[in-house]
Amino acid sequence: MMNYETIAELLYPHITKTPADVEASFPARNLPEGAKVTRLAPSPTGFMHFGTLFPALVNERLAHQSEGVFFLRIEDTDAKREVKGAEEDLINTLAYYHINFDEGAISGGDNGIYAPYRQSKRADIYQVFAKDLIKKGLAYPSFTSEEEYEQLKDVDKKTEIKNKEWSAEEVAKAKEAMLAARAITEDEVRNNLAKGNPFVIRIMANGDPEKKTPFTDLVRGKLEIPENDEDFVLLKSDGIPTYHFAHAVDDHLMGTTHVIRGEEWLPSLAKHIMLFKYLGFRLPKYLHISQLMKMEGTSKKKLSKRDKGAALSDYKADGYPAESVIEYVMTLLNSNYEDWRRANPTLDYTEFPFSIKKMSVSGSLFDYDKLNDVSKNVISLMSADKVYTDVTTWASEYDEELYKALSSDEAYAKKIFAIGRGGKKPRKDFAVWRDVKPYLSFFYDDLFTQEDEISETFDKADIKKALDLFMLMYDPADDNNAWFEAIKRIADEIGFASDMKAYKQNPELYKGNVADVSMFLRVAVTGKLNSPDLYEVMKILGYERTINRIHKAIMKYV
RNA sequence: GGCCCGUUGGUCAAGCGGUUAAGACGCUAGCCUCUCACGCUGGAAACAUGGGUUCGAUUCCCGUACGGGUCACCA
Repeated sequence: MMNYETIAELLYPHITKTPADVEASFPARNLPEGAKVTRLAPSPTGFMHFGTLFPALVNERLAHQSEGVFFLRIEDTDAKREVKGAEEDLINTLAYYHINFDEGAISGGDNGIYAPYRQSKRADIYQVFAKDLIKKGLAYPSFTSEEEYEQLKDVDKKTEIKNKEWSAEEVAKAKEAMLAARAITEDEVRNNLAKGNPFVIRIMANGDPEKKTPFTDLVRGKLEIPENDEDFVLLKSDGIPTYHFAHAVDDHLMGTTHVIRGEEWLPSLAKHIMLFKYLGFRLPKYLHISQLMKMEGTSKKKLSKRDKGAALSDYKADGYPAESVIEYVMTLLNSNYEDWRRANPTLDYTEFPFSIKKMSVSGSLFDYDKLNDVSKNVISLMSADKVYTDVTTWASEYDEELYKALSSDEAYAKKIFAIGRGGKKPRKDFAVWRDVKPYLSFFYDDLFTQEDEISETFDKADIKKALDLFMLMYDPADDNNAWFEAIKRIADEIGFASDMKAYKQNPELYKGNVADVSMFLRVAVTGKLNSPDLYEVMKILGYERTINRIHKAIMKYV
C-alpha cells in the first residue's frame, strides 16, 4: 500500500500551506453580473507578432465591453526559450495598438491583487496544489537519473516530434511504461531524493479516450472531447509548472471567466478539463479562435513567427497606422464589422458591439490587399493635422529626408495633406506612410524630380506656347473657375479643343484638348503625369515656385 | 499514423430546410472628371464529393477527399 501522504511530504517538506490557504489569500472578484474577466497570457519567447494581437483584441474587447477586467499574465515558465527584451517589446507593442490592461504584469511591475503575474514567481503556489494532488493520489513523482536528464536537455524535441509517426505499438509501450512509473514506492522516492535525482510531477490520468465528454466552445459550439489518459507533466524538474497546470491554477485563482486562445489549444482541452476536475475548480468558458493563415504556394499554412507580415514591427516600419491594423483585425474578427463601419464611419472601433457569435470558425487568410484597402479608408478619414502628426512621427524614425521636409514648414505640409480631405468623397492616396513621400515630393524643391515626360506625339512648339501663355495669364488670385477658363483660352489659342464634348465628337479637327494642356502644365509643375487637383497644387506651391517650375520647363523647349 | 477541427467565387465572408445564394477586397467594362485619387452603374466568378433523411437540401446525418491543428520536463 502506497502512502501518498508520506511521498508528498518527502517531496515538498517546505510547502506548508494548503490549497484553502492559497484560496483565502486570493479572494474572488466582485464584479457586476455578466462582467467578463479575460487575460492575455503570452510567453516572452520572441517578438510581438500578428498572431498575438489577434486574440489580444478579442480578450480586450470582451472584457471592456462587459465592464469586466482584462489582465496580463506573463507565462515565463520556460527559461530555456526566454528571449531578453521580449516582455518589454510585448508591452510596448500592445500599448502602441491601444491594447490596455487593467491589471497584471504591466511595465515591469505587478499591478493587481492577484500578483505576482509572472508565472516564474509563483512556483510555491503551484507546488501547494501539486502537493495536494499527490496526497490525494491524483499525481505522482517521476524521477530521472542525472544522465538521462542531461540527454533530455540536448534533444531537439520539436523536430523529433515533427518527424515522428506514432505507431500503435509505440503508443502501447509508452503507456505501459507510464503505468509502471505510477507504482513508485516510498523507498524509491527516498532513494532518488538522496541521490539528488531530478523529478517531475505527473498527473494520474484516469480518463478513457473512448469516452467523450460533451463540451461547448463559445465559437465552435458543441464538441466531443475524448477523455485524457496521458500522465502529462504538471511540474517540471525545476519546480515550475507546464502550461497546463499553470493555466488551471492561475485562471482559477485570478478569476478568469473566459479563456480566449488560439485553436492550437483545442487538442489539449481534455487535459485542462481533467485538471479542473481534479483540482475541484469550476471550469471557465472557453473560446478558441481560428488560426490566422497565410498562402504558401497553393496551400494555406499557419502564419508563423518567421513569416513576412507576421512581425508587428513590419507594419510599423511600412507605416501602417495602428488604427488601420486594428481596423483590419476587427474586420477579420467579426464578419459584420464592415457593415457597421459603413453605417458609422466616424465612431471609434470600441463602440462596435463585438459579438462572439460573429467570429469565424474556419481560419482566415491574411490578405495584404484587404489591409491596404482598410488602411486607405482609415487614413482618408483622418484630419490633415492628424496625418501630419502621424507621418512626421513615422518619418522621424524611418525617413529622415521626409522628416526634414515636413518639419521645415508645418503649415505648408498641412496644406498639402488637406488636399481632397474632409469632404464626402475624400481622396484615398495612402495605404501606408511610405506612400507619402512619392506623393508629395514635388511640393519640395529639394525632393522634386522630373519623373514623367510629355509624350513625343505632341509638338514641342505647342507645348512651349502653352506654357508661355500660362506664364502670362496666371493670376494666383483666380478662383478655380477662372483658372480653368484661362487654360481653355490657351487651348483655343494653340489649336487644341477647349470643349471636351466637341473634341470627342471630332477629335481629328484638333491637335489635342484642354486635358492635354493641363497635362503640359502638370508635368512642368509636378514633374509627373498624375497629381492631385492642379489648381490646388499651384495654390499651395505659391506663385513664385509655380512660375519657376514652368519657366524651367520652357527652357527645355527653347 | 492516432486524435481534434474545418471545407460557400482568387481572398474574407452572409446564410441557419424552399433565396434570382448578400456584401467586402481583388479583377474587369463603362460613366463622372484637367490627370490621378475618389464616387457612381454594371460584369465575370462559389455552396469539395458520394450516399442518405425530407415533398424539397448550401443548410441535418454518415462516408470519402482535401486542408489545418496537435501528439515535449514548449507555450
